[in-house]
Amino acid sequence: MNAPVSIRDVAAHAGVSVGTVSNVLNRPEIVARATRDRVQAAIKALGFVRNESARQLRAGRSRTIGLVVLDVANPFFTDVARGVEDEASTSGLAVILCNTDEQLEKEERYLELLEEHRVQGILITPVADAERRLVALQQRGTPVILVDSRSPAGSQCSVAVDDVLGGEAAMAHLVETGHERIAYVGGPPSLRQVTDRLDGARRALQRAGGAVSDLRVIETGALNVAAGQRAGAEIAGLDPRERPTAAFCANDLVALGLLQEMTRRRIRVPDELAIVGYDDIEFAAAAAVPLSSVRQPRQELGRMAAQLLLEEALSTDGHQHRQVTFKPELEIRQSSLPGQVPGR
Amino acid sequence: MNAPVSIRDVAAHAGVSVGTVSNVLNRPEIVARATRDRVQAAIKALGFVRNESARQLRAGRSRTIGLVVLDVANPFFTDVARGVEDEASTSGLAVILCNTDEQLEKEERYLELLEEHRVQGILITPVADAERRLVALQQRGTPVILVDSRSPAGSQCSVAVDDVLGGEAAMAHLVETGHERIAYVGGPPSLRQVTDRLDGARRALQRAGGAVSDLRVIETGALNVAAGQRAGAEIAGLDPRERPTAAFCANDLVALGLLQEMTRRRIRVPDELAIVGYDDIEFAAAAAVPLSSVRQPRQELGRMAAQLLLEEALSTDGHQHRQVTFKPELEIRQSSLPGQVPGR
DNA sequence: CGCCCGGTTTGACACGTTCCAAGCCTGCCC
DNA sequence: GGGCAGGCTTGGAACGTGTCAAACCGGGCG
Repeated sequence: MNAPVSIRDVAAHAGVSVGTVSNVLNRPEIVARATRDRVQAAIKALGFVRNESARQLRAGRSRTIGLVVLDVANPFFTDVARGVEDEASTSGLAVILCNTDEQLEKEERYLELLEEHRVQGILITPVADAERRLVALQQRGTPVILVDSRSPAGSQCSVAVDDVLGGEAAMAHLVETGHERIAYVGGPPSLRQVTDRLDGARRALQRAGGAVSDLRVIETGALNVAAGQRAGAEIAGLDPRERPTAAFCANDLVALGLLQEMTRRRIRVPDELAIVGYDDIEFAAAAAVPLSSVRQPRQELGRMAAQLLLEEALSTDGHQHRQVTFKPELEIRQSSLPGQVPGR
Repeated sequence: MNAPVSIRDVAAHAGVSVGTVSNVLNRPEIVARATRDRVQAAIKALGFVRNESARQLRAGRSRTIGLVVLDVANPFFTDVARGVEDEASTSGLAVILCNTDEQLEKEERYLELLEEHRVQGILITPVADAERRLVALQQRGTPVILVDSRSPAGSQCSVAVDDVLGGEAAMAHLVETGHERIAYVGGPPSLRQVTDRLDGARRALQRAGGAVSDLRVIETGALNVAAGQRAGAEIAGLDPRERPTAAFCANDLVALGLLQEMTRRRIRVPDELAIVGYDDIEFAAAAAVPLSSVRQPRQELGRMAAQLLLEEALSTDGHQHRQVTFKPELEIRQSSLPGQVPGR
């Protein structure tokens, strides 16, 4: 609409050279007081705004980092995003948020886009094993940090919470409170989180001996509320004598969906079905029946990921990849405590 | 780490000119089959990746849009973001997500950053009245669309839901179910959403005649769960004979916090305190006591905002600003239905 | 008077792309 | 054979900034 004003216009207006204006912008201390004031006045008068693209072109890298998550609507990821954004903004970096919806295709599109943007680096929770693509990305010069995930080959930095441990704690709790028919609800199995938590659960069962006859795995297509509701319908449809008496869900959204469906069908929680979720999102404690859940330091996860990225991006010489692992914590609430009066 | 490969390298490798490579990239149909194949092979062999900054520099604008929200952790905004992102990605645009935390200072920093990035446009829910700054931004050439907000002067496009209507519906419902001492819980009053919903509530009271003696306004510092809990403590502290029997909360996070605090203090909802929230986020229905709430078409809001932005960005000649308003809908659930047995 | 010095300022180039006018072929028609 | 059209390709000029060596200037010193 309006003729864009460039550094050259400012220079003309202030009666100095282009280089001087650039200096005022980037190293104001080396330019004489009087000149500096004159240039700054010109900038204000003309409404000059730096052109970030041009800076980037010159610098070779943009002042931006990419964050690729599985589902923006999941509070787990928004909390992580919060942490990332906090950390990034202290360094003057912007965050490009990309939502893959757990679709490989969208993930690929976004990775391409971020690489073209020459972002400082990419924080990603991959949809599936992405080792090859990510390594290629790194070799071409874009640092990659895995979030809530880990590279088996150690070829990236990563920040994660020990999901096996979390799964084990959740399952051990259910076994201890006497359940024998237990279900694990989650999917798709391509997600590391889903399989790790299941592995942890299995480990708890082994450790407990043979008391639990079978762990029924109910696979969901995604980790959201709707998937939880569908799983709920499936469980409710089972013969009550064979129906699991407890369910461990791969995340809280699934657990809340499951809980909602149980409530709708008047199957009592926790008496007829105990539920344990994962993530301990803010809404878990406020659920119809306060939800037991495995808590993760979400915001911390995001901050740490951003820190690792900055560390790697700034290091000129050989950078050592670091794998940071946090410990989860089981928060027991009413949804898995039989015998308690559910009302207030 | 690795020498970046440019279009020039590709040209050399394929034995063609730079211009031809550019054509292969942008208008493949005009270059001869054989040449095209050769160039594409070179691109693959060298691992060439377009440099978006350079494209932008030439084009004058980046292929990015800015989304500035009050709180990423609020599901309302993540749903809006979802809609924006969907729409943007169909046009190959990336979304830069900025979280202001309702702080004017952060908002200013982000607006500056986005302008420097020469984004296609900015979608924003402003912290406070930002008319002046936004108009300046537009005059310098960056389109601005207000989200869940409206410009009194009509100087921007906007997408909003009629909050006065929503507030009126919620309050009318509480009055109809016989409440006489009602509280409005929300803040800060600098947020248009907060005041509009309150205005609507007041209008409902007027329309109902004088049955309701007073509307007690409990001001919160922000619209999140913690603020709701604090408000809950305040309400619980009142003499039960004077205590409101119903609360209309400015959003669901506040309502959930309030509900949580009531549960903790064994004040029964809805019998001793009926609660109505706003936004109808996914978790409202799954709350301890399913929450009555005013539903907004959140994702739709985001999509429409992005569409308006594209419309404005693409229009070369005089663009007419449009103000789109959606209608909210009251969803009545158990939290405001006295006399019903709260259990299952 | 010539020289050098430190503090400022200048000018030109590089970054990687897109765009466009101009050039080069090849084949066809008269 | 000359001319022409049409299909491809080329070369170079931008775009706005950061950087850096070189120029400038006034003053102090020998």
